[in-house]
Amino acid sequence: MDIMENLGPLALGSSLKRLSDQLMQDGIRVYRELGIDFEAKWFPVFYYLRNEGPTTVTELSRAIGVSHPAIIQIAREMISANLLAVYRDVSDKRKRVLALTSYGKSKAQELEPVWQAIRIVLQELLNEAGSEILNELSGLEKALQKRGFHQRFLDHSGKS
Amino acid sequence: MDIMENLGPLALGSSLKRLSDQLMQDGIRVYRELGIDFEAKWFPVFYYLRNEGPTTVTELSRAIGVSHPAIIQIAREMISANLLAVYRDVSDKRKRVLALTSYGKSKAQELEPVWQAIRIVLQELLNEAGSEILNELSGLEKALQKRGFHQRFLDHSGKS
DNA sequence: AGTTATTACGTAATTAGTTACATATTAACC
DNA sequence: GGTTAATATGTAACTAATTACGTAATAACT
Repeated sequence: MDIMENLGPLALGSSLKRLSDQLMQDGIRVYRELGIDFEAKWFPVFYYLRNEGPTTVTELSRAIGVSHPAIIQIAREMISANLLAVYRDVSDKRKRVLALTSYGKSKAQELEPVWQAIRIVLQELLNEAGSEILNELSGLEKALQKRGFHQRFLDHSGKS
Repeated sequence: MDIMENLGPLALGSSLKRLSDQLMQDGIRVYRELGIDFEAKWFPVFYYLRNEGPTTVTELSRAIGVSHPAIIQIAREMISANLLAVYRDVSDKRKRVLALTSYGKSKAQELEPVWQAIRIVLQELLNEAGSEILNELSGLEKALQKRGFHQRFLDHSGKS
């Protein structure tokens, strides 16, 4: 009977936000309770660098889909935690390249089994709720890319 | 080939966040371009009050799923915009009841067709991407409610 | 009725991001 | 080669939320 549960499509935004916030909290809790000195929000940067090697700020920003000041801030924290080092690109002095330190690489090994457990839990949740969710979410992103919300809105509100 | 697209289940969080941020931006843009003096983030409070009538801070917080300081802040803005009025509950002086002003109610009438257009666009997007998304997302929330992420994680990482 | 616990609200500090703007370097073009 | 445009980074101010904490009012218990 809760009115907020009967929003239909209008509930999409809230629903996405609640779930995403929830998962982030869960991530934070996992690292905290395992006593691992790692912040959930570092994950995308860390994971990308581990898999792709040294990368510039802008390239990380583009790949991960957050603003470059966000990357700078996360990088600053990870540098304090000794996970990351920075150097200037020799051939283009504008660029600052971020790379895992050797300590960062060992941290990656420590984290791998945790990620694996998280993967399994998420997969279990996805199976329980409908295993097509990932595909459908990515379909949603693609649909938005093909014709953005704004364009669709105009098409529908414009007098035919 | 983008590494961030091949995270599998680990992509769930990022994917949810990107989409939710995107939709919020789209909402903001719609109101702005239509020249309507209304903020997208007011929607849940506004919509709830319009449908359910006067409601206390805590009840709104619970219904919408956001902290009570967030409600207070949003309410403050909506009061400045003349959409909301507050009064103390007579039988329980701790409670502050929020209610739409008559201007707020007329604003609701102005907004209804906009919401209708948004509903249609979202429904179209959902159909394009897999019309079960809403059900599956709510299934995901239910699954998490039934047995939280943390409990599931322990079950999987605990030595059998 | 008096003590204790709970609930409701408010404020302050913090968090995690954003946009807007400034500067340095490089690329493009004539 | 000099001027103009574009790119990469950095900083500042802002935004929208959170958690932590404090106080007033009510409820529960004896």
